[in-house]
Amino acid sequence: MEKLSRRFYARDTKQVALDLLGTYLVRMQNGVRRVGRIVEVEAYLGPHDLAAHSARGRTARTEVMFGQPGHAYVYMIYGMHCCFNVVTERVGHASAVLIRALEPLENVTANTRGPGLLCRALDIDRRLNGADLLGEEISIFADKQAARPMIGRSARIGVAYARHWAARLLRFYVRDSAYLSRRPKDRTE
DNA sequence: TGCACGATGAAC
DNA sequence: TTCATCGTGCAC
Repeated sequence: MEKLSRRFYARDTKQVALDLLGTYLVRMQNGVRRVGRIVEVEAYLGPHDLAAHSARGRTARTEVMFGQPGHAYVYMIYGMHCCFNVVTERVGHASAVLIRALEPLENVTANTRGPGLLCRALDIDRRLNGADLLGEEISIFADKQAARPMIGRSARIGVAYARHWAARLLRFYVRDSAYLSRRPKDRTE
């Protein structure tokens, strides 16, 4: 197991999203380690992507998206749930990958099928906004020996307002996982 | 300062 | 299908 490097995150967002499938999200808190395998993600490509928060420009909320890759972008949605993203590409590019579902592996008992639920299960909230994923509190590890998962793709969830960007197949998931946050009719190509 | 609206989840 | 519930961004 190897912690993902800055270089891993500083690449094409779609590629980072695909490569994150099957990796391990590790949350350290009070000496307790919680681990989940990432099985579902969405790519948000930058300010030109009308579904991305950065499409509204640089604001207090999206500041982290415009910063260095390999950092956590955590925001609150619908006034009650947090969503966890990893910042990708170069500084100023403002792209990120939303982590949508995990397979619970270690010290995780709550439901992790959905972006809000996985944050609750791993106690991820806005205190972690801006946290460095190369640090201790929250990080992601890859097992280089592991087989590449079979990947499915679909349109992203809840972005109908984003005009032609809503149809882009930028949601990726491990096809045979039992821990996906269902919803749209999945296409597999 | 006010207001419309979500990268959701759970209940009905 | 509906609703709970509030931070954000933008209009005024």
